[in-house]
Amino acid sequence: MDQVQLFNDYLRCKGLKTTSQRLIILETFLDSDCHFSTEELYLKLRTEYPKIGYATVHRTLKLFAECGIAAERNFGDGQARYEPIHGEEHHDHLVCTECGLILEFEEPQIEKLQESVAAAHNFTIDNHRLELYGLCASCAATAN
Amino acid sequence: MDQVQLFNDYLRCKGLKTTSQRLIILETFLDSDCHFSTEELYLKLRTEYPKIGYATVHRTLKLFAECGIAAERNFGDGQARYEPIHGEEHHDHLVCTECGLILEFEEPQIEKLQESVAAAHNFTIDNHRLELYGLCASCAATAN
DNA sequence: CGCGAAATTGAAAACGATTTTCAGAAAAAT
DNA sequence: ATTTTTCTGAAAATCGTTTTCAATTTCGCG
Ligand SMILES: [Zn+2]
Ligand SMILES: [Zn+2]
Ligand SMILES: [Zn+2]
Ligand SMILES: [Zn+2]
Repeated sequence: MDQVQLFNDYLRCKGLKTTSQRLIILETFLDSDCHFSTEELYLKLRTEYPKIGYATVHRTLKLFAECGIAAERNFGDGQARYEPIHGEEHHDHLVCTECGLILEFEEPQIEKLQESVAAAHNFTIDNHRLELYGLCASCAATAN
Repeated sequence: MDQVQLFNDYLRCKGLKTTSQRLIILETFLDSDCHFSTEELYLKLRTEYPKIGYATVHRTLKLFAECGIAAERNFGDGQARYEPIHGEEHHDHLVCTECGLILEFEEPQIEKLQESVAAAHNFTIDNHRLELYGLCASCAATAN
């Protein structure tokens, strides 16, 4: 299903309202498919829509996460990030600690091993986070 | 090597001073081997040593992390946690989102797969975090 | 020992990201 | 159109963390 449709349905079923701000934020968020902090998205929006406030961006991103349009991430730089979920598979992240580059990966074998670890401890897993921090190829080259 | 010795050596080589507060905090930290937030350790210390301030606990935990006596963790509850490293192997965590129980595990196969993922993307890994969130056995039983 | 330079301490203030408040504006229901 | 409800944006509040600063403590040196 279309993301905008999905969002509108969510708003309706929760008794919330469709507003121009929410649609603008959604569009901008989906358009540039990356790992936005609230601040970053706010700044990007501000160039074209200076009237939209920070608080609205924040509240709207939370809404996206709530209705499954976005995933909240935290890469340890002290600010939450949100990325669009286009119905794709789950993925984990490689993060360059030098330049901030974020790569995504999927490793089914790791996912499977996580399950068996959880089972061995009688845990029921709801979700997990796996992040590999280090240097990307170009930062490693520059660093010598 | 003894942890206290290691700490004293670190202080000396950095031109820092050995103080009663630092030794008390270290002892308390090592004694109860768990994943302390600054607040938790501060409160625990306060019962026996009401004079020790929060800032000192905070600064001392940072020191521990610096010299390799402690590892800083973050389990997504909005506050940093520190756990003693007794020279053991690296481990990852299972976190119960209901009761806060934290279990530790090691899975060499996962570690190995992480390496190969990084290699495939030309990343050099410095460190990583893997946390599995869900319900522990007893919380799962209670929840029905 | 005691002195003095240098580091440490604790209370309070500053900080930065996030969240809430509130009065006016906008959207949906009637 | 009127009423009700939600939303918005600016500003304030919050929360964990970090810094400031004057008073205290440590420690090398005479
Ligand atoms: Zn995964
Ligand atoms: Zn991603
Ligand atoms: Zn690991
Ligand atoms: Zn641990």
